[in-house]
Amino acid sequence: MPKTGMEPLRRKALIDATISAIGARGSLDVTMSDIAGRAGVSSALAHHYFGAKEELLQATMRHILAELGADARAALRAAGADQRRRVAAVIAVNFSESQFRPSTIAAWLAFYVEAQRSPELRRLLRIYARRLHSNLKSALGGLLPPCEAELTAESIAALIDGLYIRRALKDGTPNADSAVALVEDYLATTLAQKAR
Amino acid sequence: MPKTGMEPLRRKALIDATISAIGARGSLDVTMSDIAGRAGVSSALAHHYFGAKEELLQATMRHILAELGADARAALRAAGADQRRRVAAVIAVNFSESQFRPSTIAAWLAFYVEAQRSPELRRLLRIYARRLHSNLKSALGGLLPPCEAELTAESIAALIDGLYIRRALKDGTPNADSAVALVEDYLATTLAQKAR
DNA sequence: TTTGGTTGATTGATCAGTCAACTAAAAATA
DNA sequence: TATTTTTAGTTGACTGATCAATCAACCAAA
Repeated sequence: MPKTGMEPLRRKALIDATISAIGARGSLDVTMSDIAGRAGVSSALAHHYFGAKEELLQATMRHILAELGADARAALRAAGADQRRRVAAVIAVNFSESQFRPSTIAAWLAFYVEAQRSPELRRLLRIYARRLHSNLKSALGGLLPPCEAELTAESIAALIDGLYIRRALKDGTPNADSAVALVEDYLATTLAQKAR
Repeated sequence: MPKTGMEPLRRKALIDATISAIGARGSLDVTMSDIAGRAGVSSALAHHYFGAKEELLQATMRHILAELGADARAALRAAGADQRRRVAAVIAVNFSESQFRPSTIAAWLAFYVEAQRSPELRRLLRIYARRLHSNLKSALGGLLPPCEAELTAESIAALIDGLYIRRALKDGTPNADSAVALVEDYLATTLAQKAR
């Protein structure tokens, strides 16, 4: 274990441990000791690097958001210029292997609740919501008239959030394929009915 | 204040106070003292009537579920035999004045999170999910082929949950009308496209 | 010998749950 | 009717456990 430049390693390990702890408990009601223990360090060290628990939680949310953003950009790049494929890419990213796993789903849900109390978390979640909406609307813009694109983007976003929350209620490994299929079916129906 | 038969009054007051406290905090992280204070009694009395905090929370969830169930039955009765109107009724109930208010929305969200830890709360939420699904599928059965009815029922249920979670993120009074309009638009599109 | 990394021990606050005691209404008894 | 007894309702004070946050000290590399 190198003694130099431990800070980024520890921060990353603590953030991963936070997601893992939230996943295990199913809520943000996790202790600093639990998190630190999962990262293999003492709780004092977690405080040393993050100051307060609240900041660690915010950093964790930021990390999840950043990963989702990076995945989305990569997927959009891979989808090219075809608008229909771009919509599919935006949808698929939210149910990809790296996002749609139990601990991440639990974290999303828990952060939604915590956002009621923490303005900073609410701000972060709003950024996510705006980005998702903007990605969807921009891709749908080429397929539907503006007003329909707006409504459809909102519907897809609500569907995604709804599938997350419902999946959290089920046991076992979440089935991403059926979730994607459901959203895709909605999209296909809407396009068939409303496409210009 | 009568000394006789206080128990049902106190239980009701404490359950109402629990919803109010959850609404104010935005999560289940409320103290027995806070709840009891809102009900105008001491925390010891809350323990006297409910034993443990967990039981009070369960009773509160049961109360919300019972109210929603009663509203749904009434709405279905009022809708009569017309299947299309029955679907609309099931949707509308979830966004009715008595259900779609900030404190109730916060409570739903918080209970979803807590359900990860509490088997009893998970059981209750599953009952709600099954009932909603069953109501939707039964009403849709007359309008769509069985397979489509199943998928559409799941989509509408996910849409409703998604709209709840998204509304929790916004400030101010939730706008039920636009939420209903969004679900109704989805339904109209689906029926137009897939109706037998 | 400085500096970054690390921890055990401690503190102070919070909170669920308990308990003994008090009140007043109702029921039983004289 | 008048008195005692029981019972339901209620609380303030307390306990024990938990946990975020702090701090003085320690270690090892540079």
